[in-house]
Amino acid sequence: MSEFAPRLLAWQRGHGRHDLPWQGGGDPYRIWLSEIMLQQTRVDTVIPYYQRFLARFPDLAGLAAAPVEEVMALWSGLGYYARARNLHRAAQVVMTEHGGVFPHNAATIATLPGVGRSTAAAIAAFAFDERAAILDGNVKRVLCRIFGIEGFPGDKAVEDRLWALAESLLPEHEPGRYIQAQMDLGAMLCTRARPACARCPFHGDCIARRTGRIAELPAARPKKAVPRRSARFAVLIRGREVLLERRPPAGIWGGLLALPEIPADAADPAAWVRGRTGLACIEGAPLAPLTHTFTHFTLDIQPVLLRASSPAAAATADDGALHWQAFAALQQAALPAAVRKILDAVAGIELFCASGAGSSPR
DNA sequence: CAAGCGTGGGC
DNA sequence: TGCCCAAGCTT
Repeated sequence: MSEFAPRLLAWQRGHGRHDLPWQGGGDPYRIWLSEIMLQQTRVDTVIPYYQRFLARFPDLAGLAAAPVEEVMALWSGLGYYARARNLHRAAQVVMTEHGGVFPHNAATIATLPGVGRSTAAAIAAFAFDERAAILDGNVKRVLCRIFGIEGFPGDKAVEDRLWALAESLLPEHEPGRYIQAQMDLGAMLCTRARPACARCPFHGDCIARRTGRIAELPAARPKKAVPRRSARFAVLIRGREVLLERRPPAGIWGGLLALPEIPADAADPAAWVRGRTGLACIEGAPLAPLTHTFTHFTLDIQPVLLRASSPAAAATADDGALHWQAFAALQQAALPAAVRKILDAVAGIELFCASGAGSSPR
């Protein structure tokens, strides 16, 4: 392959993306934020989250000073919540260990929590014109096809080879526009399914296309059985509030506010809630079950509606993790998507009842 | 170093 | 529908 970078750069000038919200500013904070949000996440999904986050935290100092709870709330629904906690921690590291100045080279940037080799390279290239290679899903797919790289790109040996190839292809100039070009090609033309080979600048050279193996490269991830689990979530309502529980920092939905999980061996949800919170309640009408799919398991959820029988009674938390959340403030709460979905449905029912259509509101 | 970590879109 | 995986990192 001759002149890989120049050809890619020429294509990018006329056909690449030039107006994404994080492009053109040169502010390392904004570029960093975008790169973290874009990890394992599509551009279209990120854009509204990015705009909202930036409106609330226009600079790194403000982010570092904010309560982590507010950061988590802005991340609610975006997934991979360790990214939000790491982002917040990294902002504090920049303030305390780098004098509030975002580090200027990829090696130092990569020491920040949540920033690995590829993300650090992207930030350094975009913000500081550092000549550093990236290796994200787009680049892996593009390189595997054009250069006919065999094997699953997640395997260490294959990934090492791809890193070496990515480094060798780096141009001397315009590293930022070059890595943008790689991602644009992967996202716009060299897509996973039905790539637009006819418009690709490497149409004539691409080994996958020349050998009719577009669908076979890159090699698919080895299949693994996805376990199925089930859980009951308590939807305990007291007046216009619902009881939520802060998840532990590690594990699924770490650090988020979720519905308390009723242990599988608890025969009577109301009795279990009373034991857990000291609050008397009665079980309400059945709620619709739902299935939530994670990357590594499938969860069958049965929400259980419970109503506090004495509105004035206070719930006592044995570990400080319990939290009464007003329905009116759910929008600003750090909820995982599945919990938001359940509560949106319940809030709809509550509103319907309170409007006078149902039994007497209180 | 393989497993854990979310969610939604495309087909 | 079920399956794959996306601007990956951490442990």
